[in-house]
Amino acid sequence: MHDNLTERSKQILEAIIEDYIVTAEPVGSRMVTRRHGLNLSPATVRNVMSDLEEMGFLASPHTSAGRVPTDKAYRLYVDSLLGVRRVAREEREEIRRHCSLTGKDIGEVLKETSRMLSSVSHYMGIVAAPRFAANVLRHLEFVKLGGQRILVILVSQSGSVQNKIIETTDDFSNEDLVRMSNYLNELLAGLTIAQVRNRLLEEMENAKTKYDSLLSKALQLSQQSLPDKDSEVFIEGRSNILDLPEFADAGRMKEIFRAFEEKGQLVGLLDQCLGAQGINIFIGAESRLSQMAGLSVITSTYMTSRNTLGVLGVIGPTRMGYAKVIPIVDYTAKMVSRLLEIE
Amino acid sequence: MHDNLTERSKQILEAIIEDYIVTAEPVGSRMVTRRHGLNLSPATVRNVMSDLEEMGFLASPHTSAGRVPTDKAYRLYVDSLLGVRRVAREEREEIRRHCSLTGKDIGEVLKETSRMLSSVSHYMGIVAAPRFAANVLRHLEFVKLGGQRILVILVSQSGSVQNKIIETTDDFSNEDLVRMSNYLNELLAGLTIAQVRNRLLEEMENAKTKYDSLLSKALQLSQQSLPDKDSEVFIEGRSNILDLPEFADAGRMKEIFRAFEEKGQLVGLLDQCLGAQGINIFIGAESRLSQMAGLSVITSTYMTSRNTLGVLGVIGPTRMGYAKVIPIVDYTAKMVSRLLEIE
DNA sequence: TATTAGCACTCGGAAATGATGAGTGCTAAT
DNA sequence: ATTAGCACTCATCATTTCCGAGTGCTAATA
Repeated sequence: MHDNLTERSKQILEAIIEDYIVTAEPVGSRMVTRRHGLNLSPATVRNVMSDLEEMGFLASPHTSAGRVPTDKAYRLYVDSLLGVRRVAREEREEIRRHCSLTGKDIGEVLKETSRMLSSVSHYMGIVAAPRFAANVLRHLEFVKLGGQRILVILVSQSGSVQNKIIETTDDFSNEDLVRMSNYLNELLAGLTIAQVRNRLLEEMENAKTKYDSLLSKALQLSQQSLPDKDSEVFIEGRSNILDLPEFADAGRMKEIFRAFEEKGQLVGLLDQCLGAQGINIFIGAESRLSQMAGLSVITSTYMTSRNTLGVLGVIGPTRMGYAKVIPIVDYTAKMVSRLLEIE
Repeated sequence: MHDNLTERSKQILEAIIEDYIVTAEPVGSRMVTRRHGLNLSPATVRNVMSDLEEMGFLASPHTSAGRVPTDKAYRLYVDSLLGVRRVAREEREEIRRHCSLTGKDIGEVLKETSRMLSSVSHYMGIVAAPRFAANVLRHLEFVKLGGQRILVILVSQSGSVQNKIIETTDDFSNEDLVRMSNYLNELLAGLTIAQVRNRLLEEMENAKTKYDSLLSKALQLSQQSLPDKDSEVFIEGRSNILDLPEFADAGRMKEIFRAFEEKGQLVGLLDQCLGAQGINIFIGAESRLSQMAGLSVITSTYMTSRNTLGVLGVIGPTRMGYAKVIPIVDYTAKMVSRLLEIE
């Protein structure tokens, strides 16, 4: 099907897409001939456009407006029409500038990254924190809060931290807690959180037979402490999309905001991206989420040499500046990876 | 000035305000007579309304629309017209239902509370986390991350946790770190973070003379670890205000969202509320923030017996259902206080 | 055969027009 | 002090008109 496209029709399609990306208005045959150096008359272009519509690359909002690229057209555009471009110097600098760890916890770094993505792309930045369960446990700590409440602190290899308050029936002394955490740190060293889960179950079997009550309690405690929610998503720069003409009307705006209020929906989408390493692009309806109509997502995974960690990217309208944004996302993912690598 | 208000004009003003709160439309003399059991003709009401406008309680959007309450009117309304009402049973239950600590860290509890506030009030919920600096330090811990990076974990009395990654030039062993944190926990026990700051400076003087290099380094390290950003604000339920007719037009909507994207602005406002314990109400322009035009904030402080901790509340349009929301905020603050008290 | 010029037609959007009705202020009567 | 009556104002909505950008088709052209 694609093969049917002559060189000329590709050029025209590309011109239309790029025009539409900047104007957000349906583009007519006239504009195509004028703004791009094609030596063709509007009439010819019209014929070609008519063919392109037939093939499903263009759509007309109504009889006498220009034409608008479909999702299929954008797909073709990013897949084959779009040349690889480098990140502009200034953008590269802005990205670099935002990449510094010191004095912030991981959460802040990621949020900051999300904000940075939104500011250089002018769309929304999105960063999904490392999946905690897939991470290697580095450290575990109990802090007595008073009453029967204990604060558990879990630190993963990558430096992210999860806290959890658990209530116990027993009254542990500070020394008990230190001994317990020492024991557990020993026991669980080097395992991923997921593995920890299994290991604990095994050990609880053993402990039962050994009648060592403190240890057995320690095991129970730590079992409770395993985090259940383990994905955190930072979406920043929502207000950027408020300026886009396609969301100018209040109704559309509401939908979008409501959609992103519940981040849960997005997590599924991002999980898919985690699987496929590297750049990943969802255009409009391609993601099965109805709320994403009219929106595209460009993501890339960030990781250490050890294992994949998380996903970051940009959400914008389908007519987003792919040529500019793709390199940005790519470069940012690399920077963040490097940032977390040094350890 | 207020004294000039006869009983009747108060009744009429109250009627207008309450009408406007539900309809969001300018209310005319006609409506006032019809919907409320006043035995007066529209003409009479018109005269009264004219007086009220003179006094600054009402404003007319244009010549022949009804009239709209001013900020001053709302102020009078909440101060003296509004009777104290209890929280409805179902609301009380909904609030209770959301109040449970187990298995969540403090941050989650507060975010959840914010969400709950938004859902029972139908406006935006806002919760400011305890000011970390004013909190008593309970526990401090260093975790070695590899390279020269160290993760510092600070736990406050109230159970909130702050993490920070710091880089050092020295290479500490795990034992070093344990010894250092033991020493510091001893030294800083029972101090507020603010006090810790001072104490550290003093000790660094002493340590210098004693030439104990490890301790001196410990002090330096912990000095770096003191959190700088220490206020976190959770705003939930943004999409609730999308339904309000006064924000129906896209322009207004943009403003609001942009305003709340940067939470920094709000922090100042909430700090003021921290000072005055108990319920606090800002109506429209009363808060000096221009972005707050058309918005009111109802807050209350939550606290333990020890000291004030934070602020929570609801942001809505100036024509918000004060009679309903004020008790909700009040009750929630009390519940959260109790929740954190048990320790 | 591929391209182009010409022309009739379509349709959204902006501006102009007019009717409707809720609301006001004023005056005179109660 | 209150009210009925009346002329007047102005936002809102529906209707109309006009304009222009754009299309599809056909016939002429290279």
